[in-house]
Amino acid sequence: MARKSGSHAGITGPRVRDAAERLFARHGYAAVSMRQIAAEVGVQAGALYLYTRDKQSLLFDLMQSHLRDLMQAWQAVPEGDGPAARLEAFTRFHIRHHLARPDAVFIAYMELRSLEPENFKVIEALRKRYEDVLEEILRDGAAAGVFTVPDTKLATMALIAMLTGVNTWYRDSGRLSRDRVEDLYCDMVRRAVGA
Amino acid sequence: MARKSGSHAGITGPRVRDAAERLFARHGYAAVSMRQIAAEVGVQAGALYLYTRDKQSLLFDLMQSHLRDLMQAWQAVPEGDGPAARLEAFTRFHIRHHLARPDAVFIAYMELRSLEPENFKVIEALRKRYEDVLEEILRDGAAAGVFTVPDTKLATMALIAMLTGVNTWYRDSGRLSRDRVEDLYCDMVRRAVGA
DNA sequence: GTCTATACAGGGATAGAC
DNA sequence: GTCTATCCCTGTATAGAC
Repeated sequence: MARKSGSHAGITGPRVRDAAERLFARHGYAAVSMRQIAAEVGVQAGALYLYTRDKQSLLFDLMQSHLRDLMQAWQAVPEGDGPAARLEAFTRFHIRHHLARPDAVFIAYMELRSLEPENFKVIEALRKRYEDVLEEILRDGAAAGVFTVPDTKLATMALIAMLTGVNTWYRDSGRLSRDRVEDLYCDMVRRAVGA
Repeated sequence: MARKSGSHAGITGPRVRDAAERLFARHGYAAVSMRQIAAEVGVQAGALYLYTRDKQSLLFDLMQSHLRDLMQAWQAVPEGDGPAARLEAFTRFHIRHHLARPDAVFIAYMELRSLEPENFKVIEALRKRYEDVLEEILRDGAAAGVFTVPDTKLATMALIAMLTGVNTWYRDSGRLSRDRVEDLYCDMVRRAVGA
């Protein structure tokens, strides 16, 4: 790597975040050093502190941005007509959104325990808001008699775990296309809630 | 903690493993130091090396034992009569076995990336054998026409993710008993495969 | 805005006394 | 079988030169 000359105001910050995201996802927060992140960006370790207060803030900011993006992206999805359509929209949205940002998703699920208590509370609240989206769909469907869901909270957790699990095994080089995966999961979800 | 006197041949080894399991599950492999493990056991850090070759072996042994236990425990479950009964037996077994050892399960899922490449291969092979158990049940059911499963590999991954997810939210102090959780998941699984 | 240099704590692992 | 002492490395973070 050649040494950098001149300034990079405005672009080094995002590059620090990108490098941290990639490295945290690959090796885990605790296993990654500030020196490694700096090397990835092409600066010295000390320079990172111009862009982040400390390592913990780097993790917290990544997780918070990810969850805010997630909620914002969901709100941009057109409202479906009725519980069944909304459930299908949610399923497709969840899979597509998560497959598109595997590193951020991985960190959000694996590094909760690396958050300091106050940061943890904030992230948990954001995650809860997203789970509530699905739970409301299931509750509406059950109330309308179109779903058979004896326990909406349990079903919410079960379905989210199932959907998020796609990230652990899906590979673009594999047998199935993303669209095909979406279709198959939609089938399973629909049947699981008795729609 | 009072200082220990005398020898503890035969019991310190298991205590080291137990302490490592608890700490790795709570804080993550990379975040836990040998000194912390030693403190938990009540010995000095150097003494740990009488019971393990190094920190990596400690992790590998924990994961390998867990997966061997899992396979052995499954083999002790009575064979069900037909795919539907076998699927229910698997569902109940998986939930019960996993809820009973949350730390080992957590480590097995979260610390794959902390394994050195050769150890990783061994663990992945063991995990694959367990997934094959479910896949075979689904394939048999599909072949017999009692399940509607367009893609058995995908369904296997989806169901295992769903079932293992129980560990992330279930609390004994919560609303639902373990038996009730098993019942509800059995319903969802049965419906998901169109049984 | 980035560098070098450095402070200081803590890491894994080993040697040798008891 | 466990201890103390230690080696050597790496960690985060800061200070001050350029």
